[in-house]
Amino acid sequence: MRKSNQHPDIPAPGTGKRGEEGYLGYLLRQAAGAYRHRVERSLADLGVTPPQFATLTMVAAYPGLSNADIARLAMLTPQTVSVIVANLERSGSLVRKPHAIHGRILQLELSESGQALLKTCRGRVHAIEKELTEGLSPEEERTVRRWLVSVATAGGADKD
Amino acid sequence: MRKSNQHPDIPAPGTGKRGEEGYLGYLLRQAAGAYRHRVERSLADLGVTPPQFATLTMVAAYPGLSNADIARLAMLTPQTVSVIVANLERSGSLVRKPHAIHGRILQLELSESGQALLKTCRGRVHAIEKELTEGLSPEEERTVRRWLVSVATAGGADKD
DNA sequence: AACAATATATAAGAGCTCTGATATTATGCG
DNA sequence: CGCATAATATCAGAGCTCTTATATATTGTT
Repeated sequence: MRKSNQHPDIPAPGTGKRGEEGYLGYLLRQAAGAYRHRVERSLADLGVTPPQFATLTMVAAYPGLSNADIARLAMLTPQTVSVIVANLERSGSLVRKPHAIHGRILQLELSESGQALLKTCRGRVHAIEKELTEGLSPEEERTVRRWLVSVATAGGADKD
Repeated sequence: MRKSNQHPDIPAPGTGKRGEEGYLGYLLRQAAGAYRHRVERSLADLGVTPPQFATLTMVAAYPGLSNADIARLAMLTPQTVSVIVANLERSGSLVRKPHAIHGRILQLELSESGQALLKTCRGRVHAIEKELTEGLSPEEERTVRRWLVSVATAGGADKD
């Protein structure tokens, strides 16, 4: 079977409703999915997922964060963060220590291996990040950044 | 506990690394997540998820699509689509019929209830879609659309 | 006709994300 | 002090998405 038994009339990616004429929400979902795919593959051999990378980055920037802190930062639910952190703790990249004052809070820190791992991940992700700005003028990049932030913070931005 | 036991120094959303100065990839992930949240909540009482809405929309546009067709359209794996379609079939919104010629292919169609459901979903999602363009000039919207498409189609765009 | 290659569908296992519910701890107020 | 409120953490269940693997069907080549 040389060719796929593809339905007639379906548009190629980047054309019609799949292109610049489509719904912005659809295009946003498509772009985010494609970007996630690329980061996923670039980190796959390290056993690190994009959410794990984001979590490692946050803990590195603010050591002592709690699960709840990360949930607020990442705009995720505490339950979701709990899963990610549990996997990172199991793999030995994160350590959890009880808070000195508040008995219930568990503070996060990167282990040594976690720090080394994050460093490796960073190099790869930064390379992909660069590609995102290719073909954009500084003026256009400002427009895109402003739009992304406005979408992220619209509608009350959940909590915080 | 009036206030959260929040870590000191964490930036507010929309500021610092969480704002226009942050990584584009981070901003993209944040924006897509926020948009998904809004659509999710707006469709929650109908028992429809964003991927289900996207699938219903595609089948409505091109009746007779197969699972594999949808996977190509949505840039997802056939396994992923299989889950979504199975849930839509179980809820009675989609019907699968064997292909007239190719015995293995199952073609999809919307049921009557599926058509009615899609109509309801559309109204709600279109309202959210409108908010996405607020504050954007036509020129800026063109820039954003072009960028989203370029991100979605970069790097070989998986297959197709 | 037989075989190889491709396409479709599906199952199993993992991670991410949500909602809902529960337990524990800390804070604020009467 | 004691109780209501709120914050943190966690469990259970659902859906989405991936990778890997398997079974079936179609097509092209020998």
